[in-house]
Amino acid sequence: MTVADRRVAALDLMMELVLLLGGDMTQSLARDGLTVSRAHLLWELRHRGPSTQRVLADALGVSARTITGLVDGLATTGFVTREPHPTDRRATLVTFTAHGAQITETMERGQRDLAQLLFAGIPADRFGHFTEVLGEVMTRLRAQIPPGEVL
Amino acid sequence: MTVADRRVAALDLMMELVLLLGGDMTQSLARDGLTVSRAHLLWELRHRGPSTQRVLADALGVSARTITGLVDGLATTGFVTREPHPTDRRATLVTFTAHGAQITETMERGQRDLAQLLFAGIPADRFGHFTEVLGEVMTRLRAQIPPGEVL
DNA sequence: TATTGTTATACTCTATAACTATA
DNA sequence: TATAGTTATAGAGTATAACAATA
Repeated sequence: MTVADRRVAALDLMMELVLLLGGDMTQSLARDGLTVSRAHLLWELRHRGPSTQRVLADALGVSARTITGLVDGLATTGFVTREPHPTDRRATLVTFTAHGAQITETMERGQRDLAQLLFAGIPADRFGHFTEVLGEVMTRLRAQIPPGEVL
Repeated sequence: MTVADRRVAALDLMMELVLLLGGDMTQSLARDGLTVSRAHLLWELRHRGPSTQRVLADALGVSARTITGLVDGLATTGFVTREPHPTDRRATLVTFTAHGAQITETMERGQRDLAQLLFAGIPADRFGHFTEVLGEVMTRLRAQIPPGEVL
């Protein structure tokens, strides 16, 4: 196998990772009544606190219209509420319900569990090399993406 | 940073990879008039040759109805045609047009270019460790996914 | 009877454009 | 004028269920 072939094989492996990790996430979220996009919104909310829809649109890199739909769905299913903005009457603050906050914590725990499952028992030096190369690859990939894309 | 934290950080990095690689792919495919799902279908066609829609549905892990829609789109935009199955009059054989075959080759070249971009210049031993750990992680992930899921 | 692919219906995510209420 | 969010409209991907043609 040539060097080029080994590189393509590594990319194939990363692509398979994308598919498997994506599929696994989709299914596990569906069990909680969530989609990937809605979970992404909850994730941002977790890290930012109550936020306007405009802020969420920029954070997720989607249109304002899309956020309206996502918040509609999350409000109907009881994960968030729309609260009036204290000073700007045009804006709403998307805010967790108790259920939404609890589910988000559960997601965070699930993430820790998955990380243990995937990496536990790998010798520290090998794990270190792995994350270093992965970091380098990510740096190259970020440089490749037209700036101002996909938060 | 604890060991557990480092593992979560590595998983975060892989999640970012999923997002960036996915976004990059989506955009580059859009320039060719394709979506991720349609490209996935072309990819299977490339590796299997002319196939029935039933076979494609199983390969992509989606319903027969979804394949009808994907083939409709690809036929309208001139990537594939539906040809009669030589022996089973219920079935159709999805087949590349010249344009479809050419675009698929272009995609394959693009994949090689991306692999070079991401991995070129990384010392062989580090690259080797990286793919070994990645392979181990993939093995664990595959074991985790309920069997008979996401080809 | 079983299988292939379609039509019918529905939900989610996405976008642009036009519009309302507010800044 | 500019901004926040909505309604209107449209396209894509996904699913299940009912149905036609064929095996």
